[in-house]
Amino acid sequence: MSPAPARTSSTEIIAAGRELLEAGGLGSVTMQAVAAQVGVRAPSLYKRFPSRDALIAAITTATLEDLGELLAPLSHDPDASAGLRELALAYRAFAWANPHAFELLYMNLPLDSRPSVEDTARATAPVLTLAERLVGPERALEAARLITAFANGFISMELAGTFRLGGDVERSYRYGVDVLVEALVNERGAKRSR
Amino acid sequence: MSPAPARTSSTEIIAAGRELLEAGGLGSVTMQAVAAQVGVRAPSLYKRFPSRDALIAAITTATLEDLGELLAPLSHDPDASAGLRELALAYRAFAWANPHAFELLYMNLPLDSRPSVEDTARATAPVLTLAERLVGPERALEAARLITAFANGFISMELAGTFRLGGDVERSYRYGVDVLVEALVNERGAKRSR
DNA sequence: ACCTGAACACCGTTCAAGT
DNA sequence: ACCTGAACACCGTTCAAGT
Repeated sequence: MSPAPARTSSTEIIAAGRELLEAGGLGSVTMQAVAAQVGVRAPSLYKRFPSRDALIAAITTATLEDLGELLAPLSHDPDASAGLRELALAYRAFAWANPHAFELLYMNLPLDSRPSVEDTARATAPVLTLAERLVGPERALEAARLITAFANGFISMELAGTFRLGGDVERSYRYGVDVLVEALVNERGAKRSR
Repeated sequence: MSPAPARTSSTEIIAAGRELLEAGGLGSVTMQAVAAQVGVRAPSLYKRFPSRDALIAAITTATLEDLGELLAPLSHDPDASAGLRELALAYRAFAWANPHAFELLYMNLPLDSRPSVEDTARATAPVLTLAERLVGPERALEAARLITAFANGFISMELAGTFRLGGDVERSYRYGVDVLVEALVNERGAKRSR
């Protein structure tokens, strides 16, 4: 008779999914495991998320929000060059703290599993802000892509275990960031040579 | 009585897997689909590959070999700087020609699905060779990681559809490569400034 | 020596039936 | 209004039985 009260919530489901993700990778985020974690059966999840892909998208968006909150303050550094270096290090630290969630951000997922353009833009705004202060509005987008691509590539290779030739990996990252930021500073205002 | 002759082969199975991979992504490389493609049933595949992961690893290794053959000649360019730029463009072209196979190369796969260290090293040797000629043996590894990380990050973001802020993406790539190579050349021999 | 059907334990997803 | 068991169509994988 009395309509059944909700026994869980979207936020609780997302939180459970994130826990499972970090604990065992994307493959262990099954509808059944998530449901068990929040105390219901798998079919009940479909009341809040139309598909597993939609749940993964929600997890990705939540991760993106955390990342945005972490990076935002760094864009206010009065020294744009130092701010960009700090941001690159904070980005890497975030990835190491949440490796599986980080993978989700740049993974080639089905369209339904991707965060919205707005959410992505909000999280990456600090990079664009600092890039613009460093090289001016005209080159800002290309500069931001340069540094983002390097950081993403480097970190994802690290996480995937691709760097197997030894050496100090952390040092390589700092080296890369330093070279990039210096190169961008030197480009400022100067005519491109080619 | 007469022992049954083989109706397929490892190389045929790998080729079928690569076709399915490019046609529909990793998810469509199922044991059943691969088996159907070569004219047997799924259980027969286990005669040549102990698991699906092992088959994926074989596909990845085959891709890596193709990539190595494509890049190797470029390492002989008398102008190391030009060679490195050409190599970066060839690398991107390869990725666009085989997007799903390319993803496999830097994807965080189960250990059983990863190509061996030797195969990886052979395919990436040209980058290391050119980097060494550009910045000397001491900085070669860091320089190679810098350019590889940028290229991988940029291309994987492209393929994943992350660049949604407009602009000329190909131009951004060339810009990035040029800035990197120039920066590395300027670093040559010069004491690091920090 | 290789191939197969049948079976098993898992998925995501749907839906009628319960409260 | 929410939750559930049962069912369906798929997976990867195993294995006894066929040739």
